Amino acid sequence: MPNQARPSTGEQARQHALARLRQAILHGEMAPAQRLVENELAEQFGVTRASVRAALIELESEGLVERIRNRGSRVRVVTVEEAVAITECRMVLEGLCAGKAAVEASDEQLDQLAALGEAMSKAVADGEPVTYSDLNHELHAHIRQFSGQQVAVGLLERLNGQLVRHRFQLALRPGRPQKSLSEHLAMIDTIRARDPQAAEAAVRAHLAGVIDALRE
Amino acid sequence: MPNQARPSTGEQARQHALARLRQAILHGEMAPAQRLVENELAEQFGVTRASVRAALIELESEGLVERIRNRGSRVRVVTVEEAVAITECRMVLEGLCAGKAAVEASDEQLDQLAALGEAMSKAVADGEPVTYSDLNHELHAHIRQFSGQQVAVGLLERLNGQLVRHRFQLALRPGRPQKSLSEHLAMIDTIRARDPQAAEAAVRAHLAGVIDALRE
DNA sequence: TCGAACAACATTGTCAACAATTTCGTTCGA
DNA sequence: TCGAACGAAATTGTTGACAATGTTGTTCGA
Repeated sequence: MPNQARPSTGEQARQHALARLRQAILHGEMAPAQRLVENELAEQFGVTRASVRAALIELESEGLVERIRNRGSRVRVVTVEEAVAITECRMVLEGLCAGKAAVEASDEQLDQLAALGEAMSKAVADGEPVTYSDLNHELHAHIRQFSGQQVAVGLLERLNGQLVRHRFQLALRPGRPQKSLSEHLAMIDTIRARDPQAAEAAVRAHLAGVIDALRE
Repeated sequence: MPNQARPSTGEQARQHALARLRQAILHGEMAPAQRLVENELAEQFGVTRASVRAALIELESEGLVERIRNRGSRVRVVTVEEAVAITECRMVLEGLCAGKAAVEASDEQLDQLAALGEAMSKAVADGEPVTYSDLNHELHAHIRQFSGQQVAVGLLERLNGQLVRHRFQLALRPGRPQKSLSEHLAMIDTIRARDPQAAEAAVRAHLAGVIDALRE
């Protein structure tokens, strides 16, 4: 792995280490269950061990890293059962957000959702699962954002961080995009119709489908 | 404040500091918005500053303290708006738990809920709001626990930690226990009837009531 | 008297060294 | 040959000191 660290700035070292490490885990550069030795990371990022340590503590409470006393840190592996439990929480929280978004969103924002829906339809028609997966993620992020529910947004972003690895597997499954597309379009339609209850139901139906898919 | 620190164990200092500090905040020993100076806390708890620092970083991501670069830490103050937003999240997450508890709980556990319900009725009849508040808290904790949904439990415990100060105010409001009691009994009944949808609805109705009360 | 530059102070951020703990390989004995 | 005790290496936990940053009180000039 290349030493991409800055020339040892000395300024805001911890934040630098935190950002780099989080990105590395989220982008899958670190293998699951890989050991995270403080000294190695410190050298790799060009900061001191104390900064790495602080970053690891923070990542632990984000659920990305697992720390055991006197034993060290590992990239946390999320089992399928945990992924299901996490998605159940996403289900109700995103349902809350969708309901609020149906009420709170501006007309311009609703147009953005419509545009996203068309882009997703096109991606599926063109058979581009990666593009579709990106748009999918973007759609959910937009709905969260439009809800204005900052607490829920915070919780959801944390939960999503723990699912990076599972999301990949799901997107590439054959036939999956077709099924999920109609669910997504239903979410968009109900929000645009400014119907909170229907929007919540649509989001929950969609994520219930994701849970089924996770279980294979 | 008495120096309740151990005679400087040297072992697991950070965990000690973390526990003491969290307890102090949760028990209201620290005034809202009080400054938390690392040196003072270190001396108070009989640990080094690094341990206090680690504890503060962890408490920050729990939402109990607020940290600003080069400016220090404060006990985080939760505005009424935030308390409402937090309770909205609690509403959907506890709804999820109640639905699962209605399916997963054992018969013995359902009996525990029934017993709690009777105790709560008695506390209201006897006009003991503090006892009632404790039982209230206990009931919610039991339902969470019986759901077996560890992820939701984790999120809820964190959210509840941020509400300590608001909970007090709510419990002592005249007339509040009477209204909330019937809602709680409905929650218990629907779970004992093993009706997930009704249980979820009952919990959400109850917490919607709490939100109304929070808004005064 | 009021405002701005300045300096002293308080506090956090960073660092390198030391102590404690765990892990793993080795040796000794049955 | 197998198992347990032992010891060395690796790694984390802790400590005190130093550097960077923000804050506050003071002085000088208009």
